[in-house]
Amino acid sequence: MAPSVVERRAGLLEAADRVVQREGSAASMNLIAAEAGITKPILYRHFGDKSGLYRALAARHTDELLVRLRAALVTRGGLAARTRATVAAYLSAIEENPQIYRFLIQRAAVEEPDVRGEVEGFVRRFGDELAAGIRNEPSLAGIDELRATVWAHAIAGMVQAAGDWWLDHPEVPRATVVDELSALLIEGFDLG
Amino acid sequence: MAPSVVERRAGLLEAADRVVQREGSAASMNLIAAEAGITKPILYRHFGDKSGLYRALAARHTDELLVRLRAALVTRGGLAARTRATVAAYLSAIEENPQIYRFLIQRAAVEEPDVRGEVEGFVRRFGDELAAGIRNEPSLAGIDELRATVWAHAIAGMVQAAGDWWLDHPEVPRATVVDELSALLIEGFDLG
DNA sequence: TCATGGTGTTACCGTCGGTAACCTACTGTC
DNA sequence: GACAGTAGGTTACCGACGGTAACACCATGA
Repeated sequence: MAPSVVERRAGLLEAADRVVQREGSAASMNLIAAEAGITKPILYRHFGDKSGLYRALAARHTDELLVRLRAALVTRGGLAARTRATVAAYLSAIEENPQIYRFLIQRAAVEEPDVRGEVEGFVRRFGDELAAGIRNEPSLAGIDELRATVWAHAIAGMVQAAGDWWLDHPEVPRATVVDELSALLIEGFDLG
Repeated sequence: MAPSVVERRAGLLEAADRVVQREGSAASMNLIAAEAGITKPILYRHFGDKSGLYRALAARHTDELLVRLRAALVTRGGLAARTRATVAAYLSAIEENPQIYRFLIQRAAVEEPDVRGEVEGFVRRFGDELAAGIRNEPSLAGIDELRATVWAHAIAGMVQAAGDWWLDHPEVPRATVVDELSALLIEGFDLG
């Protein structure tokens, strides 16, 4: 039986995924088409242009990561537990698949200026999600709206950068990074 | 009198700078060469390849920014004052020239995998500088080495991401962002 | 006068993203 | 059963890119 258009699309995205993981930023439309066993124009019929394909690919992984982060954000056990769980969820995700993670970061940065704003980058969406989490945080009830927003994007960038550094220092245990980041977030650095 | 090779190089970099500021990521070798009043092969003789030119260009601005950050890191008046000064220095720099700042971020992300490690990205260098600042911080004397490193890269990413968000929300005063980031860094978010 | 070396150019290569034109089946209809 | 229409596919091309080889100019110094 012939696959539906949505199944087809999913298959193409999986092929693109394999190429991105294998080739990194050298993943070209030709390579992806070959991996899927077809030729270029079909890709363009499905995704419009390269940016469209990359967006669809990024949305997949971003959505999946956001699901995990949302779950961590409502962990029981108080603010400290939720903080640790969220940081740990992020680090686990990038540890499982660094290549995809690098792809997401790169896509966010390389997007054309005129598309900026329409399509939100990866870290920005992470920040939005955190902002919602902070506003819903019981122990932070009544927090200033702007403060929550700035903090959220700050924390998103902080976890991302620390995670990026950590990927290049695998000798450091994940738990240590989680500990240090959580401590900084919760207590600040004025206490040592 | 004929310009020396280093003067020549500087002139080429200035031309490249203008093109990057004007064209953003569409700055091609042909455009840059035209802006400098010469043709492509000369650029290649001076910088090897496009990545080399971009690296030279990035190093220029990164170095300049690091000078300002280093100065802020030794501001008198205690830890809080130094924190505010450093954050403010970063935000001022990206506000003065968002196009160049975006170029630096993008370069860091898009660098080929096999070059990673050899050439440090922009945020990573910022993190290294912060790490040194934290280790030299009197009020944090005796801080654990690993903790200082993780915190430094975390703070670098935090300021970068918040700054990036701020560039898209110019209605928020810089002082507000500085306040919120400094508060989060110094006291953490457990106090409101 | 002639070799030499730096500075510059033109003209090309392979590859990329993207598209127009065509080709090939399968469908329903008279 | 011949035939139009259409979904799904391919080949062959376009302009632009990064990068390079080959050649031209022009000062110098023996």
